[in-house]
Amino acid sequence: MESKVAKKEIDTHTERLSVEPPNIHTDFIRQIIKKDKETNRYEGRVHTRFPPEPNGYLHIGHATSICLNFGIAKDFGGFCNLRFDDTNPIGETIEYVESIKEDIRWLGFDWQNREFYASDYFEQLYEYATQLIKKGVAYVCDLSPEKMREYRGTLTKPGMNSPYRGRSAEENLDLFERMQEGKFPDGSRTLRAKIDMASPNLNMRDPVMYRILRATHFRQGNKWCIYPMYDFTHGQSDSIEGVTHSLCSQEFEDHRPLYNWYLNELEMYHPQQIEFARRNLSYTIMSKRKLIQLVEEGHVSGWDDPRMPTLSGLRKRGYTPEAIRDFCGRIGVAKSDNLVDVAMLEHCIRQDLNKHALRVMAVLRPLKVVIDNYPEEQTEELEATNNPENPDMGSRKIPFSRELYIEQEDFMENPSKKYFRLAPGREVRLMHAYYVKCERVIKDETGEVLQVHCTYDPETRGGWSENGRKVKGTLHWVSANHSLEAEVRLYNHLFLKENPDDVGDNEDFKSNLNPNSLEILTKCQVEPSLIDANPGTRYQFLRQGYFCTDPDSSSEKPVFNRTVSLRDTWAKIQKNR
RNA sequence: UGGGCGGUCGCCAAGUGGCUAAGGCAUCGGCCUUUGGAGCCGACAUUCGUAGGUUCGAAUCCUACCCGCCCAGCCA
Repeated sequence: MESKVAKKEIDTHTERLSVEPPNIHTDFIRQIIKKDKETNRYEGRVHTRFPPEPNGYLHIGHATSICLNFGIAKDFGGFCNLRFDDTNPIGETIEYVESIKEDIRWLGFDWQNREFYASDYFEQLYEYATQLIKKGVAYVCDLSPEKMREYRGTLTKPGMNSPYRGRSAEENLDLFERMQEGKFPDGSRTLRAKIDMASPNLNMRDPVMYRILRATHFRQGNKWCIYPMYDFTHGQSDSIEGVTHSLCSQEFEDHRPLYNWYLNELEMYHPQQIEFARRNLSYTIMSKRKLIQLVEEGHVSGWDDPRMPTLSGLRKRGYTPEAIRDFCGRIGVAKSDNLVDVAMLEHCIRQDLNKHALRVMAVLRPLKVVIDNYPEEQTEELEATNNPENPDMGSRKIPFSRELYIEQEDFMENPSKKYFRLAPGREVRLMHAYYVKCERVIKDETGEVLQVHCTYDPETRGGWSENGRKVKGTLHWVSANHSLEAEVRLYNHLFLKENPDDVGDNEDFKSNLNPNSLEILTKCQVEPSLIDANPGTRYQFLRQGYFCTDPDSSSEKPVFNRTVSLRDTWAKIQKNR
């Protein structure tokens, strides 16, 4: 009896486990946080933050961090702040702030009222700096940038103490105040932490806390002419906001001792910094510096060019937030160097769109087909399912008539046996319509096929044959007199190499740009239902791929972006031959 | 040559001394199909950077070595 009850519990437990999403595996950060929560560290609170610098657009790499930080907050019943790390006014703008907010919201995350700016803490940070001066662990240094570099030493040689290291607290306080008042020229002095010029960690060799910089800050205007450095800002900002786990990328691992040092010297509440590896995606770049270069030099149309790995680019390309979140979950979080195959991302969007995208017919490279035995003036309306994966999406009517367009590559004059499409004497199905058989071909003097003549079998209306006769191929098509001319933009990888930074001497990543990353087709013929396509609407063009309406689209001239092609085993067979 | 971090299948990635080293992507077969799509089924690491050692037992512990990434901004 007892065992029966026990067994039931076990079964229930197993069942519950089995329905958990497969891709919610526990990464090392969640493991740490789980433990912290169990041991009641930080009173069991979990509080993260996403801290972008508003000097560029968010990209797919940032998405990992966003999903991690907001995802952890959600998983552990905590909070995630949005904090702009705006300590360097050069290059930071309100436009970037707006784009970042839009992208995070689009990705599906909400920071509620917790929108913060490091610059809001400038006053407080200044106060912290004076505390450290009074404590004798910070000093004003008059070394020029060049001299400071010399004094810093090298990777293998320790640095030397600055000659200004021994100034009294009073003198430092006075100097720092005058720095703040604008009494000294840009770059003439810095405030430095007095730590250890012989430290093997270069970040600890008396790092700069404040620099003199006369630049207009997008939120503070000209209020300040000194700005705090990242290291002197980030930890304290985390501390002020009550962040528990400060997650950042691995290049900050060397900065952690400094993060800890400031918090300890200031005797402040102390969050924990944890580092993880950035994500690299094949055939693209993530470096903000390089992305901005592509934009400024006109290699792409802007930050939101559909070839860019930016969230705005992916959005314009037709990617869904769901697919991107799925992708971030699948690639996980770890610490090893990586180059994630872009096929993984493409898989995610195909999977999402397969379930949700409307199927429509569009002929990208039209070839005229005339059905000789179909009445000249006749048009009929045929029923087409909107998504066979999802019958709830219903169906629509599509016009059929004597003259049609099919895809050029769906006809071949001398095909191999493996070719299932139209060829002289062969019968195929026109999707949702009829079986048609190719009777003859009209060519121009160069031998190029201009038109194909077929006969149809009236008994196969809808695409079924009464006698159970099978056809190998099913083609998409549009009615020539009803279709709309459209522009379709086909996108390919922006770079030719998996790792665009793999270059020879005297070359940079731009020498790996793919000259064929964008192909524009202007003479496409799409079914009439697409006349009202709103920008951003996603479709599956049957047998071709997933497409979405571009903002440039109008009912005069519909424009579609290819998000990703369908998997194409036929192309693969041909390639392998 | 200093410090930090990493190395598990082509790519990501579980694994935290004990059943046959998860899973996903990719790839390759087969089935099915009104999308050569989707779906379904199957194959895919005798071995965890290398070499030693500890142990009844090692991807997991120890030692040495090799390889990769990051750090010498008054960037973040």
